[in-house]
Amino acid sequence: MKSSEVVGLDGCAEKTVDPKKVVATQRQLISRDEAGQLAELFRLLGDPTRTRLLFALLEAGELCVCDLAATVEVAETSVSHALRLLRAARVVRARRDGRMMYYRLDDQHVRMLLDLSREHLRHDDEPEAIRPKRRRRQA
Amino acid sequence: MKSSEVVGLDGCAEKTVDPKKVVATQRQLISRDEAGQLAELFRLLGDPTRTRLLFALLEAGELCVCDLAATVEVAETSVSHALRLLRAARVVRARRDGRMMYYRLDDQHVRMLLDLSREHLRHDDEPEAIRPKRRRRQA
DNA sequence: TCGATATCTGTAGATATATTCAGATATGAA
DNA sequence: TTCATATCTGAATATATCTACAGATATCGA
Repeated sequence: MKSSEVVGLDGCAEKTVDPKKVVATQRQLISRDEAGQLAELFRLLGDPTRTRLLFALLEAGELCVCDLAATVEVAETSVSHALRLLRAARVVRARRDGRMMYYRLDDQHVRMLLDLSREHLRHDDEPEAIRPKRRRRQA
Repeated sequence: MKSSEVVGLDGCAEKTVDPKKVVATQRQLISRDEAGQLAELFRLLGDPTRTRLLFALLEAGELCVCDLAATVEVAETSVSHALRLLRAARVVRARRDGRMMYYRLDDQHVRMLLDLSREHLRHDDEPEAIRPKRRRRQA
C-alpha cells in the first residue's frame, strides 16, 4: 500500500493513496471561496438563538423585534444583534412600520434548509431506506 | 400602538405588540432542545475546512484521511480533528481498512442539505419563481 | 419642540473554537 | 519483536464569538 505524492496548487506535496481520485475530486470540489460562503451561511444558522429566531419567522411569517424577543425569550438587544448579522447575509429582510421593524425570512433556499433540517431532526435515527412520508405538523 | 405583556414560562414579562401571534408562534416553535440540536449541526457545517471536507466526500463518496487532507489541502491532523467532530455528530461514518480509515457521509439529510446549499449559492440572486431543475453533477 | 418608545450600535469580558505541535495508538510487514 | 506508516489524541495559543450594558438613533404624538 504505497503512498503517492500530489503536488498541490501551492507547491506543497502531500502523500496520497489514490492520487487520481484526489485530483478528480479536487476538480469537482467547490472552490475555497464558495466553501467559505457556504460555511458563513451555516455558521449563521449554527447558533441556538439565531436558529430559534429563524424558526419563529418560519412559523410566523413576519414579526417585529419585540415580538421576536418575546417569542424566543431572549433580550431585545440580543435579537437586534442577531438580526443584524442575518440581515447582512440576506437571510432575513427588514421592513419598517412606524417605530417598529418587521423581519421576515428573505431566502427561499434558507426556508428549505430550515424545513429539511427539521425533518432531519425528527426522523433522526431511522434507516436510510425509503419510508412512508410522515404527516408534517404545520400552521 | 400600545404594547401588551406576555408572561413567559420563566415568569419574565416582556412587552409585545401582537401577543396572540407571539403565543401562537411559541406553540408551533421548535423546542429549545431541538433548536440546540439543529444549531449544533449547522455549527459543524459552518467551518470552511469542514465544509470542504464534506463536499469532498459528497463528490468522492469515500476517502481516507490522507487523501482528504490532500484534496482540501489541509494538514492531516486538522482533518482528523475535524472528522472526529463530524463522526461524533453522525455526519460522517468511518471504516477501517488496514492502517487506513475511510470516511463517507453518513446522513442522507446532510447530503441533501449540502446539495441544497450549493444550489442556493449558485442561484443566489435569482427570483423565487419556479425554474427548471438543473442537472446535478455527481461522482 | 419635547418626551416616550422601539430599535440599533459600540464595547468589554467571558467563553468557545481552530490550528498546530508533540506524542500516543494501531496496524502491517519483516 | 521491531520498524514504518496512518491516524488519533491532548494541550497550548491565537482568534472568534456571544451576551450584556450603556448610550445613540429614529419615529410618533402632544
